[in-house]
Amino acid sequence: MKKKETITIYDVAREANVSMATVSRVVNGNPNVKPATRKKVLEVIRNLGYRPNAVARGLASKKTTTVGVVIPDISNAFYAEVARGIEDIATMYNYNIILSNSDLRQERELRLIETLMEKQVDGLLFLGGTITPAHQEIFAASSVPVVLVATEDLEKKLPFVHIDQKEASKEAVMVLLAEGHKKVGYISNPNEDMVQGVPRLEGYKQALRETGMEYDDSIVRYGDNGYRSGYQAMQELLKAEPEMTAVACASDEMAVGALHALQDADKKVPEAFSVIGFHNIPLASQVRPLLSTVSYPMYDVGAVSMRLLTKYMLHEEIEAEQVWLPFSLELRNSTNLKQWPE
Amino acid sequence: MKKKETITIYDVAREANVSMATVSRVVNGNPNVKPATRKKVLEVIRNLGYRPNAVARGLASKKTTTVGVVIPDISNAFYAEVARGIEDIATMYNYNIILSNSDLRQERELRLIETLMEKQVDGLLFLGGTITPAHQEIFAASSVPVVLVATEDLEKKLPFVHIDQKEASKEAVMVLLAEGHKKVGYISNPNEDMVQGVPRLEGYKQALRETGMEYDDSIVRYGDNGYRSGYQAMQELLKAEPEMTAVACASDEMAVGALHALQDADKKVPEAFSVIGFHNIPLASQVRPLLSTVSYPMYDVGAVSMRLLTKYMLHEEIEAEQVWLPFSLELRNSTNLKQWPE
DNA sequence: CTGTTAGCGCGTTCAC
DNA sequence: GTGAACGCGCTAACAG
Repeated sequence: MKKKETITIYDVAREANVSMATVSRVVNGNPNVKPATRKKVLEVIRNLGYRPNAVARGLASKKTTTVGVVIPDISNAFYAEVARGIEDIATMYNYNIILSNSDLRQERELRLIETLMEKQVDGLLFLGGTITPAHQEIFAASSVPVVLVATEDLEKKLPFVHIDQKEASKEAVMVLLAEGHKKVGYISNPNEDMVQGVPRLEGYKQALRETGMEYDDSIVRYGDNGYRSGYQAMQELLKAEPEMTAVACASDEMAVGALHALQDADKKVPEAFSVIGFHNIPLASQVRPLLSTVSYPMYDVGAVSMRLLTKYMLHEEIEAEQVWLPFSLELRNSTNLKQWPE
Repeated sequence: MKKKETITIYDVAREANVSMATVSRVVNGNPNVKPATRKKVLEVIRNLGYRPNAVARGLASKKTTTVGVVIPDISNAFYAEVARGIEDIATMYNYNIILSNSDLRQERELRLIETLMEKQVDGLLFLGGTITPAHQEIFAASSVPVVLVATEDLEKKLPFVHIDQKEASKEAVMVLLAEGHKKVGYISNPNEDMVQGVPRLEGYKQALRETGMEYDDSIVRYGDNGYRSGYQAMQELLKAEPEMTAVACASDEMAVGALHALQDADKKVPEAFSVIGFHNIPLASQVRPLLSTVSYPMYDVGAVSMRLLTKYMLHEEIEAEQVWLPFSLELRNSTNLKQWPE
C-alpha cells in the first residue's frame, strides 16, 4: 500500500491563500464565507485531494460522531435486525457505529463500555443483558448519554426502548387458551434471564391465572433460545405430559425446534397441537407450517433507540425517556385461532 | 447525564509528582519506569478514575486501533455470521470495528469508505459488492490496508479471502447429476451479480458440460437471494418444465423457498425431487426436510480476513495475499445421495 | 467576511 | 529512570 503523505488543512489554506479558519469554515459548511473564496477553497481541496482528519476534529471539538453499540451477538437474527434499525438511523443522523459483541457476559460488557468511553463515543447503546449495579455505576460515571435497547434496568432509572414482554407473552398464551387447550406447556428462556425470561414466564403464569388454570412447573422447560434446545424441551414435555396439546415458546427458534419435535412424534400441527413463538424473525415465515408468533418490532426498537440517543446527543427535547413500543400477534398456521377474540 | 470534568494525563502527573511522560509510559506499559513510581502512578490513576483519551492518543500516535467494515446488510444471516468472525478476531487483537451497511449500492459503498478513511481507521474490510474501477481508485489512494471479504476484484490485485465459488457450485450440481436427474433447474443470484451470481451459474453450466448435458436457459431463473423469490422461481420452473426433478439454488433462502413451492405442488422432497442450496446458514438445518447445501465457511472467512488485515496493519510477514478457503458439501435430507461419489 | 491564536490530550524525541 | 517541549490536525473564540 502506498504511503500517501497526509495533506492537512494547513496545506489547503496556503495553497488557497486563506487562513486555516476559512478552510475549516467551508469544510464545515459555515455560511460566513464569501462565495468566491468558498469556491476557491473547494477547488484547492479537490485538487489536493484533501480529506479532513476526523480524529483531529474529534479532539478539538470533543465530538466524534460515533456511537458505541454493545450487543449480545450480531449473528443472532433478532439482534441483527435490531442492529440494522440502529445503523439506518445512525446513518441518517451522520453517526457511525462501533459494534461489539458481549455474548451477555457481564465482564465483557463492562470492559466494552469502558473501551467505548475511551474512544470518546458521543453516546452508547446497550443491548440485551441484565443491568447490574456495576453497570449502573459505570453508566452513572459516564459523561455521555446511554440508552438501553430491548432491555430495562429494574429500577427504571435509565432511558430505554422496549416492549411490554409480560403482556406480550400473556397474550400469546391467551391465544392458546382461547383455543380451548387444557394443558399448555411453556418453553422458557434461560431461567437466570431476568430481562427476557422472567417477565415472559410471568406472562404465561398470568394468562393461566386469568383463565382459572393452575400453574404447573412440570410442564415448563428452560431452553437456551436455540433450535436444538426447543426440540429437546418439546420431547421432554411430551414425555412429562402426554395430554399436552399446546406449547408457548419464548423464542422462535425454540418454537421451530418444538414444531419439529412434534412432527417427529407424529403430532399434527396445528390440528392436534398448537405452537406459538416469540419475536417473529424471518425463520418464523420460512417453515411449514408457518409459525404463529408474537411480532416484536425489532427494527423499530433499534431505530427508535438510536433516534432517542440522537436527541440526547443533540440536546433536543425529550418527550419520553422510556418508550414502550407496541407489539402484535402474528397468527399463522401453527395455531388454529386466526383472530384475536375480543 | 452528569458533566464529569475530564481528568487528563496531566492531572495524574501533577497528583503523582511525575511528568506526563512518565504517566504515558506506565499507561502504555513502557518498561523504563521504576517499579516504585509505576506503583504510585497506577494508584493515582485509580483514585482519580483516569481514563486515557483514545482520540488524543490517536492523533498523537496516528493509530486508532479501529478498523472499518463495509458490509452489504448486517441483518442478512450470511453476512451476520461473517461479521461475527471478523469481530471475534478484532477483539483478540484489540481492535474495534466500525460497521456500516452498504446495501450493495456502489454510491453508498464509496461514501462509506471515504468516511471511514476520514475517521482514520487503521485498516478496512470490504464485504460483498463488485469492485469497480472507482473502488480500485479509492483503495489505491488509501494509506491503509484493505482486504476484500467474500468477494474478489476481477483483476485479482487486492488481497482477499474467499472460496472457489464456481467449483463449489459445480460440485453441488454434480450431486444432483450423480443422482441421475435429467432435468436440473437452477435458481441463480441476481444476474448482474458478477461476484456471486456469474461464477455460481458458471459452475452449474460446467457441471452440465462435464456430464454431457445441454445448458438450457429456459430452466434457469434469477432470484434476489430471498425466500420469496425462491418460492416464485420454483413455481415458474415447474410450469416451464414439468419433467424437472431437481434444482440447485444459489442461496439457502431461495432453496427453502423452492422446497416449500415443491411441497405446495405435492412434490415429495427428496423422493420425487431434489433440492440443494448454498451457504449453509442456520435456516438450512431448521427446516424439514433438512436442506442439503454447500457449506460456506462464513465465520472463518470473516476471521481469516481480519487476521490477514492485522498482519498488514502490524507489518507482519504475509504468506499469501489472497486466500481461498475450503468449502464442503453438507448432504442432508433434501437430496438422496448421502456421500460424494469419487 | 476573514485571520490569529489557543488549546484539545497524548506520544515522543531528546536531554539530563 | 525521568522530564521538558514540541507537534499531531483541527475547532473555537476573539479581533478586526
